Amino acid sequence: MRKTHITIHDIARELNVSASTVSRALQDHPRISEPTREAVKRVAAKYNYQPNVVASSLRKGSSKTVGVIVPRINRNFFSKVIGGMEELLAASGYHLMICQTHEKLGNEVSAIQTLVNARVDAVMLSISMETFNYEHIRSLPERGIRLFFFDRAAGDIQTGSVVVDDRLGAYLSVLHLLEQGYRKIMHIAGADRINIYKKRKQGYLQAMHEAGIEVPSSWIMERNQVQEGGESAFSSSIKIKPEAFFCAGDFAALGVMQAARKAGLNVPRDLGITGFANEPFTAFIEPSLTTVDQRGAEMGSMVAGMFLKCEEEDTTSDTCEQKVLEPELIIRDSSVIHK
Amino acid sequence: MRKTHITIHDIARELNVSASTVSRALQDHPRISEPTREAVKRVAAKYNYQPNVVASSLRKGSSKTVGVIVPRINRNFFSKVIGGMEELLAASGYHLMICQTHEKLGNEVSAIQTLVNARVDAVMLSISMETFNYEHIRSLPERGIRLFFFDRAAGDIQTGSVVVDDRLGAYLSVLHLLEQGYRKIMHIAGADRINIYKKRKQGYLQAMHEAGIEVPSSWIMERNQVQEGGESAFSSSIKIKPEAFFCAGDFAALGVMQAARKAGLNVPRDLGITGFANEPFTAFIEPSLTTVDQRGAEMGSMVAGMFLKCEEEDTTSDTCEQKVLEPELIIRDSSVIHK
DNA sequence: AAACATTGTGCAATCGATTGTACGCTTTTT
DNA sequence: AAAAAGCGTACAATCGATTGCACAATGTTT
Repeated sequence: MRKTHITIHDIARELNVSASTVSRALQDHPRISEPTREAVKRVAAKYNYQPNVVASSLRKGSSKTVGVIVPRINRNFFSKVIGGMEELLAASGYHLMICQTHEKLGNEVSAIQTLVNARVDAVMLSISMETFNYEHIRSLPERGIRLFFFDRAAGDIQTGSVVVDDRLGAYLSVLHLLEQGYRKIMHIAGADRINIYKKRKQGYLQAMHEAGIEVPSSWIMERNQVQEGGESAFSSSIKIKPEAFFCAGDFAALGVMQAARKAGLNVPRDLGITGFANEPFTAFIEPSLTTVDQRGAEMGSMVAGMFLKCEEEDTTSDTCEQKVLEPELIIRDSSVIHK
Repeated sequence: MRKTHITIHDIARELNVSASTVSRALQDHPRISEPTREAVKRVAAKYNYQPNVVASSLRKGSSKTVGVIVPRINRNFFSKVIGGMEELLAASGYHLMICQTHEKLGNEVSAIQTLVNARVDAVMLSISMETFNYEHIRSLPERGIRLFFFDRAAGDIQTGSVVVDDRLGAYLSVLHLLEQGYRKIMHIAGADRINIYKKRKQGYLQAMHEAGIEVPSSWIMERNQVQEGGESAFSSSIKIKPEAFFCAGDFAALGVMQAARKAGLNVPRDLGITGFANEPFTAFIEPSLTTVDQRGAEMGSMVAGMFLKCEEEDTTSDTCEQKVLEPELIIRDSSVIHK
């Protein structure tokens, strides 16, 4: 195994110059003469020379790599965010190293370790649902690695972040249901200790409150945001006879929809449903699902932009802003009563 | 910026030993005495020492990193493959560097360059649809970087690969339609120059042929495998009055389904439909879509396993097998006529 | 014509971890 | 008691690119 890569020394030998001259020539250093520069570039091209970034990272202390940690890459939202980051960063010569936590704290800790070991220039992090201790995260800025949060931030760490206004998204969604004439609107919430779900619940409560509707605690059902969660919530709600459901996630909304149809209800006539996240399937199901888009691609490019600005101005990430994006309500058939 | 990471030299200084002793102690080298080893580990833990893999990669010529190049990570299939790879590789201490081509040859070339620069130990590649020249790919084994294909292989490059038997998947799917009593089965094909689509068409033709059905060329319509492709194919097929569609992709199948329902047809009674890829939405739509699962997670772990075996036995990737996985037909409502 | 500035290149140290070799000390062997 | 073997550690080179500094050769200024 192990055939050899060609190095600046190989080029230097062929041209009878020193390796430093080759290095400078390739960087268009002004003190290298035109003929030398050209000769070096010609030989480099001839052998298809590729600089060893491992070596240059070591020397320069910067790896031109950014680590990204997400719960899972196959969530539409996260892959959109990654796409948005990649677009900007690749254009500036950075690579992405992507790690998944699968919502496990242990994986998050080891992902951070991996990225520290790789001496990434920054870490973009969306914390796992299990993360309530932030020591491993704090170690990043302490080691001079810039840290940015996206979508899910650790509240008490001061650093650049871009999140979506979950409360507003929920508020808009419930407002829309109210405008459609639904009154008895129930909420399938996520775990309350998770910030995003807490915010969505707040938005729901605010909208209901402003509409002058009293929300008994039985209208709020905490469930895993998966299909089964929605189904179970629907069946335990039957005696209350809800008019609509605002679900904290699209999969739970899907579960409600399927259970409701099985129970012979017509969506949206008998039951309005809205979800959250704008998963692709929401556009395809029948009826299509009203949901909230979290603008993943923009989020990704904003975070990337923050990092690039830091890099340019040589500032740390704790001086960066904490941006809040406005989510977009996508109104589809599951919540609109046609006359 | 740039606070300093702690190094083996820092540990060495604190203990008045040499850096080499620290390095060996951390690796449990047998020639280091028990007390020294313990002292070193204690100090390393005290400062939460993290080895600089950049430095050790440079020295060892191996970066413990594997590059993965996929068309796009947000395709369910590819994220499953990546998940499967990650599981095995992470357990053996490897990291993934993920690049997307968005089906563009130019992106593929630069992704390979990036990974070469990063001196990854291997590249796992699923070639883009634009890739018909393989020079950039050949450069990998030439530089001593192991190369593996998954799902989409460049036929004339001899190296380890795992692909799914597309012909068989198509064959099974069409066989199923035939068993359900559909006879006039049309095929919405992908671009013929793409191997996977060609294979799917072959499987279709084989099944039809074996059933003794003559397939006029008008029954095969080449379309982009997106929703609009399916819609357009459906509308241009109306005069032929097809009984079923075997689509080379799930999105095209979705398009057919929506167009058919708009035209007042009942799926599956008036029109049977099957897709390919087992995208998640296929389970949720109404009626649920019969499709072919490509066993992404297994594919990922098989490729990863091949690499790990090479690494262990210190062999090159061109000695590895070319494995073919059997796809699984997932029968759902869109193709089953209930009596 | 002497002093000075400019240009083009090479030398050597550096980044941090790894590893072959050497060396001093202790223990065992003959 | 001398020689051999074993143990524990240090030294120094190495991986490949980068960069401050030195220095020779040439050009410019007074």
